[in-house]
Amino acid sequence: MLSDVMEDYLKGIYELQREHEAPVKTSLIAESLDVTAPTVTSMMEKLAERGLVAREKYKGVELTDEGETVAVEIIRHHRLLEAFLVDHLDYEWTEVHEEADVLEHHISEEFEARIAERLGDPAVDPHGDPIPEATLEPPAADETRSLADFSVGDRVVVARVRDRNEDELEYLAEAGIVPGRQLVIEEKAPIGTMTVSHEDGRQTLPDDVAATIRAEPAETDTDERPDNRHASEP
Amino acid sequence: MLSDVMEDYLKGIYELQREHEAPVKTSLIAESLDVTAPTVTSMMEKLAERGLVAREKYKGVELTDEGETVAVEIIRHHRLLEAFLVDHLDYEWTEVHEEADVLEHHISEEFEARIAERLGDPAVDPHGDPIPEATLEPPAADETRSLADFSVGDRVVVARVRDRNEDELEYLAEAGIVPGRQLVIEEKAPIGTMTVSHEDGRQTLPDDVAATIRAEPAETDTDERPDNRHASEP
DNA sequence: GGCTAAGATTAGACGTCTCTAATTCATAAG
DNA sequence: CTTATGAATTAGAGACGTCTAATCTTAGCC
Repeated sequence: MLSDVMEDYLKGIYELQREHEAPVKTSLIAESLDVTAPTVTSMMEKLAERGLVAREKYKGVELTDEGETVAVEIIRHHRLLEAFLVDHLDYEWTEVHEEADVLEHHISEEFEARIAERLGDPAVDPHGDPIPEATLEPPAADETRSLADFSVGDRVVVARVRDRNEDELEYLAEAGIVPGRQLVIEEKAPIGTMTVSHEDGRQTLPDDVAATIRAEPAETDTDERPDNRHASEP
Repeated sequence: MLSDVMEDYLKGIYELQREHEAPVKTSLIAESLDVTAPTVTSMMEKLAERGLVAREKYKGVELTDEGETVAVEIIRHHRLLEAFLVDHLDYEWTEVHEEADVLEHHISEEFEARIAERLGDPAVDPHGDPIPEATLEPPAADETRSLADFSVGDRVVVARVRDRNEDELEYLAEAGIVPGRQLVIEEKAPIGTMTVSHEDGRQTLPDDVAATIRAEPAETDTDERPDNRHASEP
């Protein structure tokens, strides 16, 4: 049996592996889980002993297949819970992270199966993050790009809003920056902000917030706002 | 902040206080939580330090008002969860104890409030156990009596089925012994069993199982089975 | 090729919850 | 009123997850 804490480490390493290359370094894990480096080292020893991570001293760790499966399961729990809280218990999508962070470690397989069924096996959670399949196969690599990686004039569709700060999420929701929304990149300022617009207005975002928003190029001709003067595609 | 374990002790002591008189003894707690006596002693020291129990060495403990409030809150969580699992996630009433035992420690006030609202603030859970109010005032003393305390010929209505063993519960459910069911006490055998009947048949129960079933005298004239030959009341 | 700064690990400690073994206490029986 | 018995407590230990302080390794710079 794994403790909640171990599950949190595995989940954290999984997310870090998706953002950084191969061996995930101690310091990264420490920062992301808000613990000190020695704490991480000793936990990595335990996880390595259990075959959940492959570890090379002073280099970092990488999830084994088994460790990855655990991480994916926890993430499935988390995202199904978020969807359930929003769809069936009237939570706002901005306030579900905390509850899901706790419950993800404590629901049974049974509970997971029943909420998945009740939700109709959704593919994404309320933030636009993909929900792993029940088979726990690691989902395909993320095809989206951070908002910060697009250029002025690009027209994009918001895919995922990965900010985890409740106040910031509320502000973004208020400003209409939600999954599915079509945006145009209006400006990238050298003072650490960028400005985007949609049919109901424009919004200036600090770079760190913009980095949490992932989007895809808009492909449809059915523009949200056909007269948009910065459209870069037909 | 209290750990889950502490919450379990408080819940356990609360239940024991309802069944036994005043100071709850170490050995009882140890048995009910399946730990050793020294473990209980050291936990009681901690709970006493925090003002959750009043402790007299070598005598036992009693919940303080604060300790009782915590216990009642956990029990409210437990029973609301059971009701929610049955009503909204298609669980059987026989299989909800385990899931609720875990989740009761991990849901937020918010979650509690939302499932209570969704359920319409029910008064009892699927086993017939009363759900404490949101005010967390300790509920009134149990008015029901154990099935074992009735006499042959008595007609009763099942109020609560407190057995926590899933297989036994399934069997009882199968046999039609569920909250709300009207029963007649048919026989009390000296070999440790008693027999009850209802309109669909009769059932012999071992005394320990019968002791977990709590009932009230049937008061209505609208008999389930008017021709019942053992009826002791009109 | 050697030095140094950044980063990782080891050492040692603490709080939690649990155990077994040893001891102490309360009480019921004589 | 004394003692034996059963219950409770104390003593000491181990696993877990965390910390700070000290030490060691790696990698980059000159």
